[in-house]
Amino acid sequence: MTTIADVARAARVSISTVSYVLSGKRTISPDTKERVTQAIADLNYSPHASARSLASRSTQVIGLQAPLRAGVDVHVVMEIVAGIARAARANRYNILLLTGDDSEALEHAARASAVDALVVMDVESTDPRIETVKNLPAPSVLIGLPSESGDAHCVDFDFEAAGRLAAARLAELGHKRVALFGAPQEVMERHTSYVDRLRQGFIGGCEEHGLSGSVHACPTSTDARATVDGIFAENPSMTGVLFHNEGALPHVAPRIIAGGRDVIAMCPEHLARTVPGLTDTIIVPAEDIGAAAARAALDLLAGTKRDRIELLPPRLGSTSAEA
Amino acid sequence: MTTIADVARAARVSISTVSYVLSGKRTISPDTKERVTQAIADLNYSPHASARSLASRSTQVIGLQAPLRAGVDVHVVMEIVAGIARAARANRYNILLLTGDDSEALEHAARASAVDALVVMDVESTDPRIETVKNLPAPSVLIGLPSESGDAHCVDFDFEAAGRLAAARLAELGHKRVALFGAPQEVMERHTSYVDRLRQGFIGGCEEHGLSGSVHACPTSTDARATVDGIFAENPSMTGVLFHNEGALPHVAPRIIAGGRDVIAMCPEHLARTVPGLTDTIIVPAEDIGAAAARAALDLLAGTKRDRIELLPPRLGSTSAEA
DNA sequence: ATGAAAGCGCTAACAT
DNA sequence: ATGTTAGCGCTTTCAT
Repeated sequence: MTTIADVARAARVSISTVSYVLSGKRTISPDTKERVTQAIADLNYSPHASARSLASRSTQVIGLQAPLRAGVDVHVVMEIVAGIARAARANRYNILLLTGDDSEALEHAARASAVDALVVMDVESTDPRIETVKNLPAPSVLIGLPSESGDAHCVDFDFEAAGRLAAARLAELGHKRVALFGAPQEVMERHTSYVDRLRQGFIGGCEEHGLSGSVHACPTSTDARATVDGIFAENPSMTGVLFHNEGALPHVAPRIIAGGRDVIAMCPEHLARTVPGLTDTIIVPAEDIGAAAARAALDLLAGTKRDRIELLPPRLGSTSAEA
Repeated sequence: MTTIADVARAARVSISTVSYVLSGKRTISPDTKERVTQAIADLNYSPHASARSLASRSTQVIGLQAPLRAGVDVHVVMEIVAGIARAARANRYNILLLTGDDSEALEHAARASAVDALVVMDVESTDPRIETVKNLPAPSVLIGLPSESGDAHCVDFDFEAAGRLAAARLAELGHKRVALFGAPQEVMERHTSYVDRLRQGFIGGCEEHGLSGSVHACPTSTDARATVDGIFAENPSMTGVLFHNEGALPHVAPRIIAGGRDVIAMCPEHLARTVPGLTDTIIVPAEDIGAAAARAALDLLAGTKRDRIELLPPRLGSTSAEA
């Protein structure tokens, strides 16, 4: 193992000079700097991460608690993680993937000074982890919008605005009776924050534009078809739909479209591209959410002042299925 | 911050005693152990990860390079990561997600002693990272089977056996003319290792069982339908299919099934469940692959002797779409 | 069964 | 502009 002492010896300078060349926290004569840089290259030296973080009290690591379980939209999770990774790397941070989805894992990482900050994904309306991170020595950012966020820092997609946007668009298209086809029953009943916010935005938007709107749970599996057929049978005047269920979308949307109805799909971009005939798409900017969360964490570390809650706005995409 | 010295003081023992209580590397009198344990609990003490790894020369961290880009099957990636995470946690390891998909990221992590071992996902047939990890101070495990694996340790799904298994099953079902519908053209042309191995196994299996078999690229998007229709139009006697393309499966498989043909799908379990009528399923045991890779890494760290290449066998699942 | 103390490889005062 | 050195919080050898 090459250490800073080896580099110092090779460059005939003191250890601290090498350290300062590395950190740039001191002005170094061009000549010295050159010798040190050369020695570092010659010896293929990398500072020992643990030694550095022990001395500097900073790990250059962000702890990430991601839901690796089923039931969440893996595409969205992956994109968010990718966004965090991208922002982290741009700032020379690495990501410690916490293997454990509970408060304990967060506590341990923070208490052990294994991370400088924490990013917690998939935060539910009322989540015990909100209380946990509040009392931790490391700053943290939640992805999701709990009902009682307290003074926690949160980043999320603006589901309410998305619901409102969809309603406005359906009104613009001339519909009178519209519906939101959303998560499976069990998710609806959990009152996951985003489910409720989307519904509120949608219903609010309908009222605003004089639409009659309703909300329906939608199973992910194949019997989604029967469910949807049933709903339309009971409500023949329902002509426009906001669809928010990635599992069911490819199975059900073509059917609704074939029935001559307008479908606005809220889903990741790649999925929208595989379903032809969608009237519009509301893209969830998953990667941006991740990047925003990482930046929030870095802001907290830097002491930059910022809003506690950052909601990323929805945007309406064109319906560009390739076929 | 609570340190080991605080604990030692509270328990009225020496620092080393606390350390030994924690590590269990020394026999401690019940009385002392009790006092130390109590003090640790009272003070809510967690050892400082960096300090520990600096002194012990071990980080308890596995570096993971995962493909966060598009084009790979995110479900599979996530499941593999989950498998690694599970095995890692079971052994008190954490995972450092390397933000960077190149050799440099691997080098840096290893050289900086930020990780004890590396797991590299999505390794292609000929991958520069194979050479990179060979010369690193940390042991590494590749997920994938490069054509020249050298003395690298590899874990992967046994795609060849899977192809063979599918052919055997199609023969058993009485088919004479069968096909493998696989990755999109561009992936086929890259000769990604698994694509070739699957093809070889399938063709080999066909020969073995006297089947006439062919291999076809399959676009992921909606024009998969046209492609597939074209193939069947040209080969009306083709009655059985091994389908290996998660993106196209939900769009195309129902159509093939409706045409009265047998479809064996090779895909993650959750996807198989959304497509009714599949004759059989070959489940890619993604989570097991991750777990196996993690265990391989831990074995290397422990010096346990093991095979360089571990291929996980395919298994035929029943066709249990819920509908 | 326990303690004392010498590192581990760095950073950041405190020198000059 | 550079060097010296006291830590950072642990593990582990060497004592007793």
